[in-house]
Amino acid sequence: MSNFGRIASLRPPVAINLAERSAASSCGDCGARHHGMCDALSDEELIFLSGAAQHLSLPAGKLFMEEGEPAQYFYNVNSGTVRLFKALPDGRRQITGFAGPGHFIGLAGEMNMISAEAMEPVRLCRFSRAGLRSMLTEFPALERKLLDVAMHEIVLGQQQMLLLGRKTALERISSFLLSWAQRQEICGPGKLPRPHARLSLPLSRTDLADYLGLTIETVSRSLSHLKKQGLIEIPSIHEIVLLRPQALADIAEAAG
Amino acid sequence: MSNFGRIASLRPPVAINLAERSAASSCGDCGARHHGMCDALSDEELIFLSGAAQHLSLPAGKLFMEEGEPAQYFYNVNSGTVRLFKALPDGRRQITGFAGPGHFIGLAGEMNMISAEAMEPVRLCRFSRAGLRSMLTEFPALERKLLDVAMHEIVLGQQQMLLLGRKTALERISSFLLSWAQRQEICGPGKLPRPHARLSLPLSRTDLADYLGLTIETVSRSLSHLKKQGLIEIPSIHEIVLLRPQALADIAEAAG
DNA sequence: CGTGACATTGACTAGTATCAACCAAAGTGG
DNA sequence: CCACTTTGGTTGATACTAGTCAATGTCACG
Repeated sequence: MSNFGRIASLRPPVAINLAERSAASSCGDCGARHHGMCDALSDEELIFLSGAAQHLSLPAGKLFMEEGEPAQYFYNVNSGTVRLFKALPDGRRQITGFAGPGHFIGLAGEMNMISAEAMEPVRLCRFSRAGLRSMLTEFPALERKLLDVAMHEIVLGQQQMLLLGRKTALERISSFLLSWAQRQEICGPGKLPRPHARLSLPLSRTDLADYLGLTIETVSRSLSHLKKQGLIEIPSIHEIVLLRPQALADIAEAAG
Repeated sequence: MSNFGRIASLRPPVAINLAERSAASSCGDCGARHHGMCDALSDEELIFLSGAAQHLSLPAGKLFMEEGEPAQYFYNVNSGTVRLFKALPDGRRQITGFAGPGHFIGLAGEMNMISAEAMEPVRLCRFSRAGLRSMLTEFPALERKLLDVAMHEIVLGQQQMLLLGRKTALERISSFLLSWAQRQEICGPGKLPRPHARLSLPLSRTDLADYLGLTIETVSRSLSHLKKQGLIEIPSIHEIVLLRPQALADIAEAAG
């Protein structure tokens, strides 16, 4: 709201130079500055925060958090996309969500309850768990923000349970396309994208399958089916045009 | 700097006697006094809190929160069990979780994102959403507690997504039985119950099916199968004896 | 131009849903 | 008190969705 100004004039007592440099180079102009956690903080708070963070750059494919390992850190995504997943010993995998700029990773418990992997080159802020605790005490606004984010996470989880437990393959794909459009802010929450809206889809078919509880073959067939029906177009593997969003919505919610 | 303290205190000087009486009769000796939200508060805080709450008793089967309705209240369960679910227009239903003593219901958004129904006779504390906001400002410990609870909720949701997206019917049933044992505190978190542990199962087969993303027939068949294999016993519809928990765990996590 | 990774399409199979019969326990009413 | 109904659960036969296995296609890259 009022946080667009430069940070120069507001100074915390300690570690200023390092923190300020860090904040200037990595926080103030960060892609996530007005998303998620950081959006809940003022510029001066951010400078302080920045001192507690380590800034990491990871290559695509990097597994940086693994289910069952001791939980040492928590992360805030700056840029790129991360997949969160659980796996069974025989290799079956369920992606439980995707984390983009401003999203948190690794808040729960003494152990990591989930694995996290960069899908593209990713930049992250990393905090120690102890650091998180003191941050929460230091900045109560942060706690409120975290609670909001967690609530939203729960809602998304419930929607996904409905999808995984009760929807058919075609319904899953249709639901996914619409929710992904919302995620990309192509349309407002609860609204349909306009006809012919173009979606960029950084996921592989394997990711899609593991997110929707299907196989890649079924994903492929379902997409082909929607294409044949004239509801979507697939100009390239990572792009989908939603020709008739309303028709997709009808399938997604089994209306009519 | 932050909005901490901006919401005016609603401490009503006159209503204290009423509140105190209410706390004594309904909070201090409440079944949920040392669970969930209430466990985060001191006795005197609880007295205050009690003034903001309405105490409700609902019969089994009562639908008291409906997906899509404006979110007016939030609830804290005192006794009994509540099922939370989402449904599709054609009647398909997915139960996303169960709320027992100390659990919260209805924290997210302007609309209810989920429906809630009493499974047995249930006692609840009901708060207005405005009341919740002021409570959070008044008792920061509450916010921390809520965050903890929300985190746990997210972890459970992720486990359920793995179950719904990737496990077979037999694996789902086995997983469920073990997680239900943990819920009933028959064994510590992450531990197996002892052989021959007895589980009380207030759910109908329909609830079980809608929770596990199966049909009642498949639930029934899977239970029969486990019985035939000698892994469980079913002395009555609402009781199950876990004869060989380790074998169940092997199935649940597809080990071996 | 060949190679390898990823995606699509086809043929067949398996696991779960569906449809239907049967069963047991718990009311309900004459 | 006992037939009758209702409700919820189990078991069986069959159908169908999605999974598996395999061949083919496409595209990026050396």
